[in-house]
Amino acid sequence: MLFDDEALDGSLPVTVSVLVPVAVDEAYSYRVPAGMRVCPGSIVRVPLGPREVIGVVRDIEEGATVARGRLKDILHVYDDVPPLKADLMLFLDWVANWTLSPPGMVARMVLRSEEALEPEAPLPGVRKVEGAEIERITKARARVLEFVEDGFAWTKSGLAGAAGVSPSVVDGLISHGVLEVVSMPASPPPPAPEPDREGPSLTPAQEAAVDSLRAAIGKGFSVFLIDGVTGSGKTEVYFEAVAEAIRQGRQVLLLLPEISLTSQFLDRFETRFGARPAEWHSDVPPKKRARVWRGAASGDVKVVVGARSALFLPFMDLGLIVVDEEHDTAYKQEDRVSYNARDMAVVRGKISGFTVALASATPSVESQVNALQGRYTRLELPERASGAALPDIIPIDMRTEGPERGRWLAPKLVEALAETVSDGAQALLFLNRRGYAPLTLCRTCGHRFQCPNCSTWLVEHRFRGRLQCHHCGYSEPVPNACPSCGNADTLVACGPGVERIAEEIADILPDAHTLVLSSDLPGGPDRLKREMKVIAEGGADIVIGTQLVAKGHNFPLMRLVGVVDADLGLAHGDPRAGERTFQIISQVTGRAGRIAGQGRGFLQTYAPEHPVIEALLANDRDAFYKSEIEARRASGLPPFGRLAALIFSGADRNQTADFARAVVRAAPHDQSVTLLGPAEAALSLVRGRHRFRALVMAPRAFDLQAYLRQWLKVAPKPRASLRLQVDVDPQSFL
DNA sequence: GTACGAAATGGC
DNA sequence: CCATTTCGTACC
Repeated sequence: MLFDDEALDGSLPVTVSVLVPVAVDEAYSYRVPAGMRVCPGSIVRVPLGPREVIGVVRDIEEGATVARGRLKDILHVYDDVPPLKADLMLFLDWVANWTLSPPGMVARMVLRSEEALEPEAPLPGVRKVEGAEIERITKARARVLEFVEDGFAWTKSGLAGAAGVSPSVVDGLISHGVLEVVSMPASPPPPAPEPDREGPSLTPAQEAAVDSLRAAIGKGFSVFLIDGVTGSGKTEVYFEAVAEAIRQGRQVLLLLPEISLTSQFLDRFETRFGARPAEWHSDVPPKKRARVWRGAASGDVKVVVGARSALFLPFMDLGLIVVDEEHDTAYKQEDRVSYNARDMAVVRGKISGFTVALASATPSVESQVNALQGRYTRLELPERASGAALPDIIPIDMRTEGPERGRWLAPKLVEALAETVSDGAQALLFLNRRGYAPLTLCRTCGHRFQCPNCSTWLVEHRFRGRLQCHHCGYSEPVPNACPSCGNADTLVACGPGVERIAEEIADILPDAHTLVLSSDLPGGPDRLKREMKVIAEGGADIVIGTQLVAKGHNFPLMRLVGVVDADLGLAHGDPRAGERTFQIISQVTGRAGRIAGQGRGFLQTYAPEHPVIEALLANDRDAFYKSEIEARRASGLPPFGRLAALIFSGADRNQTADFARAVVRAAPHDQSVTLLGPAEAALSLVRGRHRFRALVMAPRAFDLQAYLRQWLKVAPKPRASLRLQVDVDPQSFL
């Protein structure tokens, strides 16, 4: 379907609509200059105002949609890369429509590697000049010549490295005319993963799951939910699905929530398939990114492992997407185009007609409901692949068997800790709160330290000697005297954070080697990686950590997990609080006893009768999902009803609130709208701007889309510095 | 998203 | 009063 200006009778110039990377609803029209050939999906460079941008041709236009005089010519077609395929174009439109984002901004997500559009520059290489002889031969020179004897070209540094000589030896041979500089074809296609290498032996449950997946791959659209307890070997199962897709000659995308997981993951992949997959995430340098992008487009790259943005790669023939840890909130992008990569992966599978496999030990309620309703096929892996039993979960009722005042660990837990450490095994204490104490107040006047920007308490970080706001990053030094009444030494820390638990451990088990893991650890991600390794090798007796310890890394020696405050996180008004709490505590207690022998998990709670805590204590996943689904159904919350939030930001808090109220008044069905101020929304300062959210509820997702679109039409125009942001991702709420 | 002119702030 | 920052708008 090609056309240029001769394609029509020549009287009218051909115009095409082009998606340009600006926040407008429509595509812009451009003229196709004589002799240029473009088709829908062509990647083009076009003038836009004073600059030049990269866009995608959406369609041919029948009549000009814009004044003839304003039409500009397309400057260039990138024809070294294939045009975006029709199914990807459909996907982009779908995503733009669903997220209420400008289509050009969605298209931009595909075009994020500018380098990829030009062919890779050929590398300078060296090759032996045929028949050339050198008069003065040295040992080093002889070694180099050995490698180039076969006449193949090498890179200069590659040759020097292989021969074990310095690059100057190679330079010397070039100047003597023995070697010549040639241009080498840049990077050959990466080695292909081998699907038929022998995999690990599988349990019967794994085998059954693999059979179902294999049977579906290559037979059109299907979605599977691989629902397996921690340690049940989900990875091995979906690796077999990957192998099947590769066997069928198709490409595979493996989505992971955390880039920190990839190095471990890539090793496992290499063990199974004998080659590394291509990587795609924000830390991959531009040249490598460009190679992956081109490889995906050409089909040379068979498997990509990536973060959520990999979903927008222009695969030539994608045959499977695996979304690992599908419940993970990292799949959701909040800024710019707000989307959930897990849901959009399903959409991409639906549009292009291939299999999507979601995997998790603690699937999201949405996915469980989709499985119950038959939209997804659930593959259950109820047992650990190693045969190890799941940990015993032991309740600690803090109302009757809690610690004395000023302590946070119950005697029962302390006893178990001491026992575990003296056995030479490791213990993990989980508390999802950074710092020393979440609230500081004055004993004399009752003054509470609050963030001047947000309406949250300042968290004391004793190690650093500062009071910090965990919302906006504001911080101040801990004062000696109360700023309100002026009395000295009257400030008291209320409640525990991980630092305070570490202090308590140092006091009661002074000989234990303790390590605190939290995301604000000084030293950054590298330090964190090292600490993880130290733990895995047994270099710590007790690990005290925030939610960081729930994810990824295996701690083979871990035998005991203590949850310091199981109720934390259930308190707030978030309708997903129960789900999040269940997921994180399951994942953390699942760390116990995978290898180190029968594990135990202790849950300190004030609310043992809360349905979430009850299900956790009974180690009964089904009970949790049953009660949660019932509760969601009763209140019309997702996935049964849909939520969206309109986010209002502006420099002035009162003005923002006024505007938000005006928009809510303009809404067609006011009974389904709630306006949340910064305090209630637990959000206030984002890049210096206050945010308000109006929550909208509707029974079905598409009602919500239509509703918001209508609403935005009738809403007053934002004045001055006010901005309106619509967030319609079904997973997103606060 | 970004570049531009217009308007508003701010220092001497 | 001019220099610098901030805001509002158009971009085909």
